[in-house]
Amino acid sequence: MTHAHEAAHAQETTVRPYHHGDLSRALVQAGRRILENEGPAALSLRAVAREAGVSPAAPYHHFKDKCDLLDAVAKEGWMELGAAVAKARAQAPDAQGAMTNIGVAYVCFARDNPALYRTMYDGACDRAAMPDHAKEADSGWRHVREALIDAGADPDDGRELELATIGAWCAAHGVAEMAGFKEFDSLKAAMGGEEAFVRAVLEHVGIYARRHKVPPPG
Amino acid sequence: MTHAHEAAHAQETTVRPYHHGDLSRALVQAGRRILENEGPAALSLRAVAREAGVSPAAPYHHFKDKCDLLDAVAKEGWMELGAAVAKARAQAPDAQGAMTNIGVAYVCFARDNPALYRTMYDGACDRAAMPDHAKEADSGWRHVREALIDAGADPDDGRELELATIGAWCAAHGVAEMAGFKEFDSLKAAMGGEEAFVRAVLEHVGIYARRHKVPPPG
DNA sequence: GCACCTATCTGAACGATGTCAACATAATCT
DNA sequence: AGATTATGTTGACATCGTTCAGATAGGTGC
Repeated sequence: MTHAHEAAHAQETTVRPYHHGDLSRALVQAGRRILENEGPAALSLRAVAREAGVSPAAPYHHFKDKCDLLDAVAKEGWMELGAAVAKARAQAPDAQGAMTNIGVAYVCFARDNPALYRTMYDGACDRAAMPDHAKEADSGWRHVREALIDAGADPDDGRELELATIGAWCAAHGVAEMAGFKEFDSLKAAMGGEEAFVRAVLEHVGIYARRHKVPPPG
Repeated sequence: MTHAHEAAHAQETTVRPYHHGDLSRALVQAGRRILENEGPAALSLRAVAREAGVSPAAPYHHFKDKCDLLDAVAKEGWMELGAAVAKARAQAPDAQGAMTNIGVAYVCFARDNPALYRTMYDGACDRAAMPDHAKEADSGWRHVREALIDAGADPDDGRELELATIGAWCAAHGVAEMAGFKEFDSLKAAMGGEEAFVRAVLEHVGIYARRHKVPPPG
């Protein structure tokens, strides 16, 4: 019989033939849609396949595991995070402001893509390692390191630089995961919005805005 | 002989009576065992019931959900975290050292109970709120706030104090989740152990150890 | 045109899971 | 004692991740 498929979930343009054409991509996109619309708990392999209009076994020709699919989704997230950080750094007026700008951009990315962000870190925590692309050329990590140098860190003291980078990254990650907590709602409102709140918290972390002001005399 | 009160905790030799005696507690303990021994992925309600020696449906008389059980497990974790923080603060030689001590204790707790710690935060993130007991009298949160005051923070500036507390907590959380990454192994080794590494990272976060040292003259 | 190969997709299955309803047993209260 | 409540068990259902045998297409060489 000819393929009388009705393509109930046709997502863009074409009626899908027996062979999808670009299933890997479609699966990753479906994964992201489910992640953001229904949360991480709803992200099953079968649901992704359903959303892509394909049988439950089809994904296994493109991903080894559910975990493998999740990794692909997470990779997209890391890429976009890196881009957001790069943009924030580029737009900073001066070297000092770059660090805070980066931190705010980082947290905003996490707040805008909460489920994606959690997936990104779940994968990292599971294998107790940063994703490979986190250390690549245009990664957020690199930008933080370079921004620290721009802000006056000694580029020759490798250990010091790495410790500072780790500290900044950890602080941003912590803020990213906690900034959404209800307990801070009133404080956020009192400060005129979430971004102001995030900026203030980050500025309390020395790495982001060194407060070198001399203690009040007396 | 129908009564076996003192045999309530025996679980291998004697045949367990029809009624367990203290199933809620046993289930939570079983959950923690599985969590630490086999990781979060292995923590199913059925596995917990199996470990406690009861049928898969028994837990539902004590917990509404799987989530509800997880919450009980997490609560134990938050209690112990609070105790660890309190102890670290009490043992600090001075007010300045207390903050770093607290941070190190926090991270060490997370490193010693990784699966438990993740469960604790998963629950918090899912409901976008800190656990109720995090704000109670002897909680870690309170201790951080008070340690900040001891270290010189203005106790009358509520907003400033809260921002600083949040910053410190976020940084500790970030370090707690990232300190185990393989990428830092060589650095940890070069610094003489994980605790030294953690201490150094935290000290790069200004809140923990204000580096008020005057910039080198010249 | 052909046969063949490989990649891709389907269908049906298996074991495991969260959860529920119906029933069994024990502890407790009158 | 009997009734009630608390706590177990059994059995079922839908869903999940995963595998495997077979169907279907796109591409080769002839």
